[in-house]
Amino acid sequence: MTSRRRVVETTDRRAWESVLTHIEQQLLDGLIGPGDHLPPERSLAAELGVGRSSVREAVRVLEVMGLIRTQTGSGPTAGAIILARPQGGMSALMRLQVAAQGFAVGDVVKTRLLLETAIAVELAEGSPDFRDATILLDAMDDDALNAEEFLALDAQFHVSLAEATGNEVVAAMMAGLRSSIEGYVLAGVSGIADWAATSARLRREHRGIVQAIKDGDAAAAHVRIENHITRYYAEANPAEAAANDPRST
Amino acid sequence: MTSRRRVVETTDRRAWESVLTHIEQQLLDGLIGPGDHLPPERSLAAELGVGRSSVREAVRVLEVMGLIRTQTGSGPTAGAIILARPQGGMSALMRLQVAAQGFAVGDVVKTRLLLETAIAVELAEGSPDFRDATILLDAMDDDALNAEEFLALDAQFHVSLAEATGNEVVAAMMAGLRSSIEGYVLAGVSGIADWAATSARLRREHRGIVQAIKDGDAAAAHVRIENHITRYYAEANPAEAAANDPRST
DNA sequence: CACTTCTCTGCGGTCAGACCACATGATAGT
DNA sequence: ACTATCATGTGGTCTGACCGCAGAGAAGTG
Repeated sequence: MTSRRRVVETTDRRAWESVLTHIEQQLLDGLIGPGDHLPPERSLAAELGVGRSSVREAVRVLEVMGLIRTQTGSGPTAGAIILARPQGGMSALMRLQVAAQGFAVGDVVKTRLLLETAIAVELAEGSPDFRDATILLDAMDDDALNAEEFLALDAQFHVSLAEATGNEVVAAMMAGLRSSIEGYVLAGVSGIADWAATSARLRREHRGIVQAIKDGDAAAAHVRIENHITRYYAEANPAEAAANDPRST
Repeated sequence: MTSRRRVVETTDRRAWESVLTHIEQQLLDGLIGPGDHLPPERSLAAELGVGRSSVREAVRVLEVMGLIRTQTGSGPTAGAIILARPQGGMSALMRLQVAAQGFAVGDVVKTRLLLETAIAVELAEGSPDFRDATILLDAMDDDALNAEEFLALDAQFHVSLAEATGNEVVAAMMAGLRSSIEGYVLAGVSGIADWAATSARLRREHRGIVQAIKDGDAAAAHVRIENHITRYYAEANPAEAAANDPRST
């Protein structure tokens, strides 16, 4: 019986890889796309001549990568559906990489700085849509917010800047970078002596950044972003900021 | 009941999620780290009270994310080992996102441009190590190379620039961005009339970029990177370059 | 006829058990 | 002492089974 032969040597030594490759190819060929359902796991297994468990491993990868959403039950919303917008994949990847010490927190912060200043410069050269950012800035003016809530809005603000570029890749990266150091940011708050003063300063700086971009002053936007971020991290974590790169490379 | 409650709401509704969370927590707690082995799947399953298949789904995710390497057999090199350096995760993520049309190719190219110019500027402000880049540039001077080989070296060159920053996150992102559009780049070559002339120009531009960085001329480096990339994409894919942003947003 | 309730069915989620292939290390044979 | 063989542990995979869920359709009810 065992007709377990790979007719095509696609380097897919493992069954789940062939499933992943197959789905990727179907996507590239346009046979399936955002909004479509993946075939049921049992069908896919039968079709590809692999076990259902192998199919599940591939599906699981796609889910964590943020490509699909799975749901139990029946009906049009059930099953594995290809998502139209990326979500979570980058965050999950970066969070795990940071956890496994593959990415140093310092490098993540530096990358964020690099990306965000570039974003600010690009925005300053256009006429971006700041509606979301403005809403977030107004929300951050609420004095009833605690540090955690404030920082959540803060994170959204910075991501909204990335989104204002209209570039989903940049937005996803910013979201991923931010979420991967979320724990460190929150932990750093407790080390800040005068949170009220700090948050007030952050609010001012946010407005300043937006203003510089609106004015089309790329240089000012760049500098303000840089100061905004480096200043905060220095304040929230003086030790690491001084030690520069504490990686064990 | 050895459930680790973290500040984050874990909500692990599914078994494989709890496995992933458990491993992530062990990493964060420093109980395991780069170079260490994950427990055997069977042990992990027993320890966490889940089926081996659920453990495998989590392990598979970690593998595709580039956190671990698995190997069959026995001995010290067998099993699942936590990798010291990130590899592949970002590439896999971006390649799949592009395939699923979550990321538009145009956005990827723009992001690459954004990142790489920022990298060039940062490099120009320091005294980076260009040994790898130089080796690659010399290798590209070989006239016996075909387009595919040349572009492979080209890709490595650009990634080596990112690596020269000493920032692994940036390097991983560049590698991911690059690999996600690899297919498009290769496909574009066939549309280039005079490849010899184009490759000669690319070589010149590469040298020019490195020179600008060595001279500490950030502005020139920025401009040269921008021209280098936009010019090539315009040449390799006139249609899409003209259509600007073909996203389905 | 309109409405409610129940059952059927398909699908993801999970588990248990069984093999296979493989690489190592111990063991037996020369 | 050297070599061939086997035992062991590990990932990789398949099969078959069962659960819970949610929609769809049938059955019952007013």
